[in-house]
Amino acid sequence: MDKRATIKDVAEAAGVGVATVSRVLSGGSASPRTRERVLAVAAQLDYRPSALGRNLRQRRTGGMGLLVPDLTDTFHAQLAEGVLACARAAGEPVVLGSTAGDPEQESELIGMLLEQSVDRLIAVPSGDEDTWAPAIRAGMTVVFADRLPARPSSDEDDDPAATAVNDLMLLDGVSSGSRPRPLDAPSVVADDRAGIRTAVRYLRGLGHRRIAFLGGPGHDRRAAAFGAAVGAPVDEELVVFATGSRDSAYAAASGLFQSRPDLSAVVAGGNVLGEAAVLAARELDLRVPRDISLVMYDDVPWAELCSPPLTVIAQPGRDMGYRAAELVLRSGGRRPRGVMLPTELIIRGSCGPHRQ
Amino acid sequence: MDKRATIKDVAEAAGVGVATVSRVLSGGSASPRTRERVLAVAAQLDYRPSALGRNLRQRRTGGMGLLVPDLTDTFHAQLAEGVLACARAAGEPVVLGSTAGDPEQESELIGMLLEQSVDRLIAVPSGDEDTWAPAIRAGMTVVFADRLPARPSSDEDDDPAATAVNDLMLLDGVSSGSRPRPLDAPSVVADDRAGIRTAVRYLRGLGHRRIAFLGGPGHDRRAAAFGAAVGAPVDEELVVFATGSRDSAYAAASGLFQSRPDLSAVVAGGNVLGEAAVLAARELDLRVPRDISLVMYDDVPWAELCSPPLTVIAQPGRDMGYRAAELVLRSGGRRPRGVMLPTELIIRGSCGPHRQ
DNA sequence: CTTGTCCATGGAAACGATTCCATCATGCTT
DNA sequence: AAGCATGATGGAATCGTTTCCATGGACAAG
Repeated sequence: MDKRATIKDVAEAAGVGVATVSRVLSGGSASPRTRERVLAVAAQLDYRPSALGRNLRQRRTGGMGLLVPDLTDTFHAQLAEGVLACARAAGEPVVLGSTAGDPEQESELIGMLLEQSVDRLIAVPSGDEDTWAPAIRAGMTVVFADRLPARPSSDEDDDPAATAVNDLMLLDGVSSGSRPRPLDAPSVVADDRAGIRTAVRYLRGLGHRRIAFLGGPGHDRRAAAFGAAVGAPVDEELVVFATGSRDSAYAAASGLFQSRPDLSAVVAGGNVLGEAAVLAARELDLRVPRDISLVMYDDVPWAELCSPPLTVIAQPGRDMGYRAAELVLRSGGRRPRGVMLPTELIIRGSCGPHRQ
Repeated sequence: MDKRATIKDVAEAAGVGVATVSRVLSGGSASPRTRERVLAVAAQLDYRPSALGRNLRQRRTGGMGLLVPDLTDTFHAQLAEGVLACARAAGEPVVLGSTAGDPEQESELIGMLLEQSVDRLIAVPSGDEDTWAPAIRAGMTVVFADRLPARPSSDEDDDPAATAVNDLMLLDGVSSGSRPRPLDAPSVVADDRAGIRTAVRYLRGLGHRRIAFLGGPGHDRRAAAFGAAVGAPVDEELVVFATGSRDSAYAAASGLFQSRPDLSAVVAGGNVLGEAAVLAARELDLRVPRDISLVMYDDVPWAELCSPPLTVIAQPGRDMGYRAAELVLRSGGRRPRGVMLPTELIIRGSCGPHRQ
C-alpha cells in the first residue's frame, strides 16, 4: 500500500537535490548543515535506498552466488553457514543454488546468476573446466571451495586417479606444460592430501594392509593422495567411486565389502560415503572396528553418535566458507592464489588393530 | 571484457524497435516474420535479458527469499533443498539467509531482503509476530514453513497504547476477542500434533509412564501436543526446552536425565535435540532402549546409523520446502490458507518395553 | 577591486528493461 | 469507395539510483 520512499521524496522533503541526498548517504562531500538535515529527513521517512536502482546504475548486483552440489551433505551445509556468516557481516545477499552434482544444472544456474548480474560466485564445482570457463570469461569473480573443477575430459585418459595426479602436480607447480593451465580462480580447500596421508599411516600403524578408498564426485585429489600414501602398486579394485546420490554410495560400499572380503579398513572420502559405509557394513554383519576399520573424511555432529563413534578426518567447513566469502568480496585488485586450511585426524572408536 | 548485448543491440541488429524485441521475447504479439528474425538475432548475439532492468521497471525482484535458523540442522537443509528444487524448475533465484534462531538477525535479514525488493519470502520463523508484522505490512508475500511465529510476548509492562496500535494493524477484520488474529500468511507445516500423539501412544503402549519432552525453539506446538497426549496432570519437569545451539540441547538433555532418574522414555522435538539426547544418554551410561526409550522428531539419514537405529517421527522436509515455494510463487490472487502434510512414525530400534 | 580556486549543490544523463500510446498499414464491412 | 476495426510497430516515458558536469558563492591572493 504505502510504497517506500524514494530518494526523490527525501530530496524534496529536505529541500535539496537528489544528487546531494545520494552523496550524503554514500559518504560523499556535503556541508555539515545539509548532511544533518538530509539524514534527519531520511530517518524520519524511513528511507532505504533501493538496491534495484543502484544495481542497474552500477551494472552489477551486490552480494554473491553460492553453488553447492547438495545441502543435505552436512559438509556443504557447514560451508554454506560460513559463507552466510561472512555475507551477513557485510550486509550482502547470497543467492543459493544446489546442483545435485550435475554439470548441466550447474551450467544453468551459472546462467541464471549471469542474468541476475551476480558477478561474484563461490562454488563447490561439479562440472569440469569447460563448464566453468564461460563464467570466468563473462567476468565473474569465482572462488572455488573444497575442490577444483576437473580437467576437461580428454577422451582417452578419463581414469580418475590419473587425472587427479595431474591436478596434484599442477597445484604444486610441477606442471610440465603440455596441459592448459588451470582456470584463473582462487580456491579455498582443505589439505586433504595430508589428511588422507595421516589417516592411511594411522591405519597402517594398526596393522592394516588391505585398505580401500570409497570416493564420491570431486574426490579425485583424495583418491590420488590415498594411492600415494598406500604405496606403489595400488590394487585398483580397492579404489571405488560412487556418484553423488546416497543410493549410489550405498551400492558402492556394499559392492566393495562383498567383492573384497579380505578388506580390513576403509577410508571414506566424504560424510555421505561414510554414512553409506556404516550402513553397508551393518547390513552385511561386518562389525566396526572388529571386522573392519573405518575412517571418514569430514567431521559431522553425528559421527560421535555412531557406535562406535567414528574416527574422522576433520576439515573446517565453516571456516572454509567464511574464507571463501572473504576472498570473493575483497576481490579488489589482486587476488591471492588460494587458501589451504589444515585437516585433523580425530581418533574416536571406529578403527582397531588388524586381526587376521 | 565483451559486455553483454542489450535489448538495444538486438533491436538495431534486427532492424526493429526495442519495444518489438521486448514483446517477442516475452510472448507478446508480433508478426511471424519479425518474431523469427528477432529470435535469430538474439540467439546469434547470445542475448540474455538483464534481470536488473526488468526488476527496476517492475519494481520487484523475481525469485524469493529463504530464511532458516540453521542449515546444519538437517531438517532445514532438506527444506532448503525442496525450495531450491522448485525455484530451479521455475528459473527463479533464491536468496538465502540463516538467522541462528535470533529474532534480531531475522529482522536484519528481512530488512536486507526489503532493500533488495525481494517481495516473496519463505521462512522458518524465529521471531514472534511483532518481528514479522513489518515484513507483511511492507507488502511481502510470506509463507511460513515448519512453524508459525509465536504470539507477541504480552509483557505486563507493555505500553497499552502501543499494543493497541499494533493490534489494530494486525487485525484484519473485526476483533472478537482480546488477542489479535494471527498474521495473514499461509504456512506449510507438518501435522506434528498427530505425529507426537502417535509417538506418545506408542510409548505408552510399551508401558512407559514417565515420558519427557525435549524441545527447542519453535517447538511449542509439539510440546503442547505432547502435554495433551500424555494426559491431564503434566509433570512440568518433564517438559524441557533448549535454545537453538547444540551445546544448549546437550545441556538440556543431560540435565533432564540427571534430574529425573525415574524417566523411561524421551520424545525429542527435533533432530538436533535427538542428537543431544543420544549423546547425553551415552555419556551418562544410559543404554538405549534398555534404560531409556527415545523417539526423535525428524527423520534424517543418520537416524539409521545409530545403534540401535532411531525410531523417528518423519516429516517430509523436502516436500514441505517444495510446497512452500509453490505457494509463494503462485501467489497470484487468492492464497490458500495453508498446507498441512502428514507425519509418519517410523519404528526402528530405539524404543523398548518399560522395565522397572 | 579583480581574478582564480575550491566547495557545495542541483540538473540531467545514464543504466536496461517494460509498457503506454500514437501511428500506420491492412483488410473487412456497409 | 469510404469508414472502421484490427494488428504490428516504434518512440518515449518510466522505474530509483549514481555520477558527470555546470553553476554559483565564498574566500584568498594578486
